[in-house]
Amino acid sequence: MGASKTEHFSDKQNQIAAMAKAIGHPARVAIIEYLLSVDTCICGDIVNVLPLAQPTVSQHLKELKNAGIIKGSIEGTAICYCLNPDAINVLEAFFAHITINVNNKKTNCC
Amino acid sequence: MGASKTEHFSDKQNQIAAMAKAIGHPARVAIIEYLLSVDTCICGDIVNVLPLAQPTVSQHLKELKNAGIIKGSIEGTAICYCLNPDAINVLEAFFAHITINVNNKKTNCC
DNA sequence: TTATTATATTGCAATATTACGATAAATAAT
DNA sequence: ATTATTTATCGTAATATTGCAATATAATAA
Repeated sequence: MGASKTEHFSDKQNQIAAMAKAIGHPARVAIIEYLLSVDTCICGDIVNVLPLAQPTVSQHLKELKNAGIIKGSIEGTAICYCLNPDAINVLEAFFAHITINVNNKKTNCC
Repeated sequence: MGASKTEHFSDKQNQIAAMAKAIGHPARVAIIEYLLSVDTCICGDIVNVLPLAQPTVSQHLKELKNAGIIKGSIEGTAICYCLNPDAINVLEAFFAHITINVNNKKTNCC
């Protein structure tokens, strides 16, 4: 097979999974951290920051964009990428919810 | 190529990426939600809950375990899986940190 | 128009993931 | 010891991901 059986799962589960998957690569974690560190969103130099070739970086950016983690707007010749607060908030809420429930559990068998 | 260049990134970035990647599949999100929903950690029936064959579920559990998201302990014939609060807390802290910084940003270009 | 700059796309090779049938391993019950 | 029960592993096919060189596209500058 090889393809995920996404149709058997809820939209919410697929959304969380898609966003988590997008973050599931160290280069993309590094991109997120870089976007967070620069106050302004000049993003052409992401390529210079990462140890990867330009097409590879472009592809990683595309995946983050497809998952909704980042947004991009054309700024002349350059493209300005930045984090999408909505997506981050969804993930933050997901993990906050789990954290609360896990820490409240009395019966922890493991 | 095909293999991630993990050696070029920090341990922290690789750790976050590995955990996010483990959650980056709807079946594994469903497993996490199921583990959260049952008060006791009887886990043999995860197979019955998911629309996947037993070997596939076993493989998904293995990936969650390798990433540190869940823990498992042998309980007679069955194996008791449960969420690992430590891993969840790391992810929660990561996204909380991003959330705070993103929401504080005044210059949002996109 | 002709560069120059910035980013995206294409094509391809190497590798990883997903899924499952068949089978193994390990414990419990008879 | 034999049989069920539960989970893991092996083998394999289909598909996805990663990475980059080469090239294309699009906007600005000269």
